Amino acid sequence: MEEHDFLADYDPSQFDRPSVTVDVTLLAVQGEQLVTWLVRRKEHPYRGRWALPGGFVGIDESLDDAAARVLSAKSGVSDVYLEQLFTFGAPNRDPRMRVISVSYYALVDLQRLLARDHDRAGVCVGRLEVPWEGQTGGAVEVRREDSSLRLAFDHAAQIGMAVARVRGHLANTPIGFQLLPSRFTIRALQDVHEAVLGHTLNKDSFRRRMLASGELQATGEYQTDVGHRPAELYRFASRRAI
Amino acid sequence: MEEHDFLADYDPSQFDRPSVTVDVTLLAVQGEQLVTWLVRRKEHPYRGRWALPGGFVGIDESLDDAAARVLSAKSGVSDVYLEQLFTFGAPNRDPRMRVISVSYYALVDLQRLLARDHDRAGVCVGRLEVPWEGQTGGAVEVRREDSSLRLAFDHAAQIGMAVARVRGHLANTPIGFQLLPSRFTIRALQDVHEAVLGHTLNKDSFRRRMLASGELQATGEYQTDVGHRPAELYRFASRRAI
DNA sequence: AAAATAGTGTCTATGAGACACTATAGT
DNA sequence: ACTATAGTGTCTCATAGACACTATTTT
Repeated sequence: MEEHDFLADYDPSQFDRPSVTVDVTLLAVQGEQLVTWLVRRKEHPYRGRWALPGGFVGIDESLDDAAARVLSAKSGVSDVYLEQLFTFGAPNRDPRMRVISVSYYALVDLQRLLARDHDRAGVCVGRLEVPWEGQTGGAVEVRREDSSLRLAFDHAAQIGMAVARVRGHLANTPIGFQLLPSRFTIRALQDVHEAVLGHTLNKDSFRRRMLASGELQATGEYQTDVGHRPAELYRFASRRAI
Repeated sequence: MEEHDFLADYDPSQFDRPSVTVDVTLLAVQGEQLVTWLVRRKEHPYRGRWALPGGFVGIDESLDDAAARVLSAKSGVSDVYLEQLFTFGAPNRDPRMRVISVSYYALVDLQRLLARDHDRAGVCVGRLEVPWEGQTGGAVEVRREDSSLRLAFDHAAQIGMAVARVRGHLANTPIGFQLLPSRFTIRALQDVHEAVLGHTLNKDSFRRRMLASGELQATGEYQTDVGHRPAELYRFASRRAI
């Protein structure tokens, strides 16, 4: 135990230090599908492949600040739900050098994301294909039109972990509204839940459960221009104004 | 966006790099209480205060390997349930320099831990007082006998997050047996659940739920030397031999 | 026999799914 | 009038809690 203790407590300035980055999985819902925001890598390694928005953590910058900065810089959105996910630190995950990546995920209403101007060639919205159920976890496939995108680093695993985490949160806490505009119908909320969970839900009990949760606040307003009875619009009771 | 992009992608070798450590919250159950393993700091900062076992991550070492090494060095136990929890990276969490700590938690049968020889003055088993319910989260208080222990760094918050995580896992997956010897009674398992969750459980439905889960395997053996009808001993169906 | 806990059977309350029915928009 | 979806009321089924009862050990 002596030697172990010695190594564990050794003066760190004598050790090589790893680089530390943040990567952000920005999730949104498009129709019935979960999508994520990807940027094309311009440099080696993995040049030309698709990657999560990411960047190095400043020496005096908190991890949360770094994630928000990187996300804003590479997607244009800020003031979104952002939560730390997991830290990926396999010694060879970056072939250049030791890089430890603190992975975050963010949720946004797709319309807020698409409202920004973007360099169309350098970014894309990829459709997630999740080959497992529940919170099993594992890598996901990302598709655009009919082709499967080749992702850089361990980003397919990071996105998979983000999906598993959001699925877990959805059962316990109301975060579905982070993927919707401020006013939405209960049906739209159900679509979001179904897209995230990857399976359909019972309409009646979903409605009852949401109304019973106390998180929804009726606005008295209704949909317009729909070819059927218009649904009432709700907002989240504890939602912050945007 | 140009300048942001530039900064985000800048060559990291030009930046100062943070040090990266792992800290491990080793949890066990003693009677009806959750306890954790602490070591006394011999050096500044926080000299003399109690701290989680921790140490620097080697430049070619995975995070999981570092956590297992540090835990083994400072507590003597290995082959325990060990899972990454959260990464703490506030810029001033260590007054010496920027240190980012990847926090882990581990679960162990207290008897396995106490079976080792330890430097009695430098380590202790602290009783956790959790001032919140459910998975709310937040810092915890750690007590020994009647005094509250002063913890180093953000370790009270790390332990709190470990408790919240274990509570969450307990609802979904059978990890309670990680805190028990290989053969145990259903009542002992319930005691573990109650210690972790911080509230009592219904005896009948706990029994039914555990038996229905399919995770328990009856051994046909029974307790001996108890002053009442002896309970049957079970083992976990998917438990690995230790 | 008394004390203490293990273990079983059954009733009840709660919440989800299923389904039938009414309501209200556009076409 | 027809179609599509919103929204309500009620029945059923599964699961947790409550409680009564029996079983088996030590003292």
